[in-house]
Amino acid sequence: MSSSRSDHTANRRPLTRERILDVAIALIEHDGPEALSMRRLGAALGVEGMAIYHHFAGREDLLGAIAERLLEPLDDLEQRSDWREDCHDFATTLREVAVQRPATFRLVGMQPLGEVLLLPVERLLGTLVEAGFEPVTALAIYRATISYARGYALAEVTGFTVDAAGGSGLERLQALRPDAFPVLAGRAGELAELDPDRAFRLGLDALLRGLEGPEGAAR
Amino acid sequence: MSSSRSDHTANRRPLTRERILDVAIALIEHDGPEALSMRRLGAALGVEGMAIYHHFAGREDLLGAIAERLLEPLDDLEQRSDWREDCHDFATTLREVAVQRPATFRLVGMQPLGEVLLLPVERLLGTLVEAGFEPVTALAIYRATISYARGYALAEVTGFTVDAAGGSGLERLQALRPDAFPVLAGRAGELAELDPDRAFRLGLDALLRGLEGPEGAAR
DNA sequence: GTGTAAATATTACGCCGTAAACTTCACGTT
DNA sequence: AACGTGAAGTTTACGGCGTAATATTTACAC
Repeated sequence: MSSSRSDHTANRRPLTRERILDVAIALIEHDGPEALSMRRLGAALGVEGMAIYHHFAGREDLLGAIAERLLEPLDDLEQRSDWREDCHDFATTLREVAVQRPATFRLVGMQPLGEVLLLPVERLLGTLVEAGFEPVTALAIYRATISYARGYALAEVTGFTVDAAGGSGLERLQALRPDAFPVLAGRAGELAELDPDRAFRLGLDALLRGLEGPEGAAR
Repeated sequence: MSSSRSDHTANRRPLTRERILDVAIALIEHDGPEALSMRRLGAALGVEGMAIYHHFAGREDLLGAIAERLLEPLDDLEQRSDWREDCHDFATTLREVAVQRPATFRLVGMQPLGEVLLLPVERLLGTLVEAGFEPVTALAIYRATISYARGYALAEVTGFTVDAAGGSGLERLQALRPDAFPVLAGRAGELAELDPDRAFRLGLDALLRGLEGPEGAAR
């Protein structure tokens, strides 16, 4: 009897916030964002769903922690010499995170960044203020940068209107009446060749180029 | 007896896709995005939840139709003389829709635009191609515009890290250790004065200014 | 060993989306 | 006027959800 009992006790690594988060992210990426339920996550951990509540206050708390974990790379950004480069790195890293874990980003990508990772925000604002921007202007630039990056990443992980991956999306467009949709339907093939990396950089570069520098040009 | 029976039959306006959508949006704005369930929507319509299935195939279909309804103003955009102005109008209208119905936008704002409103997309692409852009470049410019606008709008309706509305958000920031967060905590008061309208325009103008025009400058 | 606190399991409740079967009603045909 | 028909709404039912409350097990200090 002792051998059968050990099934759900011994030889089972104990639950940890970290392990829960890793398994949760793996589960989401494997089965989709809607597959994350307390019970199914518990099952993936070899445990009953309620056991998770000893490590997280509830589903909301769990989602917040998942977001935190996912966005950790933003904590490791190094300061560069130019504020535009810092904005560029911030935006690019945010999108990379999304592309690497698209299902997870779909699930948690709308949470306010400030409730999840305040430090990277503070650092970027600090860079901008040091570069000579008024704090209020620095905040506006930060918002513009993160809005573009997150908006692009969300669109990418939920599926572009015209998806470079082609597949059913392209066929759906080509099935439209070409007289009503001369570009979307008539040029669908060309459109599908747009590289998502290139498009992201094009918009980001335009945004940063278009932003005016601080008034007192020197430090 | 005929009088009591009439309660759930006569004198009750019949269900319509249109009426369901209007009541759904009102319900969402009044009670929050998580309040939209088939049963509660039915109750708000004076009907059992299952009745809705005679007008929509299911929850997904309903959400799609809500998005369509919400984004209808994008259909009414007039063509302007300059492609930058068209992009500007598109982005601004998208954000206005979000600001006017923030809870609804939170619920449906991540759906791919092309599955909901293809016409405005086609028109904007058409404008850009007419202005001399290659279709592929037109698509990149469209993506950049909508990514920024939607990303900004989503951030706005889910709550900025630093919220101009002040309230608990500002207090939360001021409670941070000012040595660790010199800008976010130390300048929280100044930051809270950033007008969301102004910040949106600042980023949008920068983005459009930074985009290069079509190679052959003339038509 | 035994007591104690933490981790996990069990049970239960109300809400969710929706499939299926049933009832009611409006209306065109005869 | 009677009736068939199809659409609209209701009722019932099922499995899954988040989580509160309670019970059980485990690991460890003494």
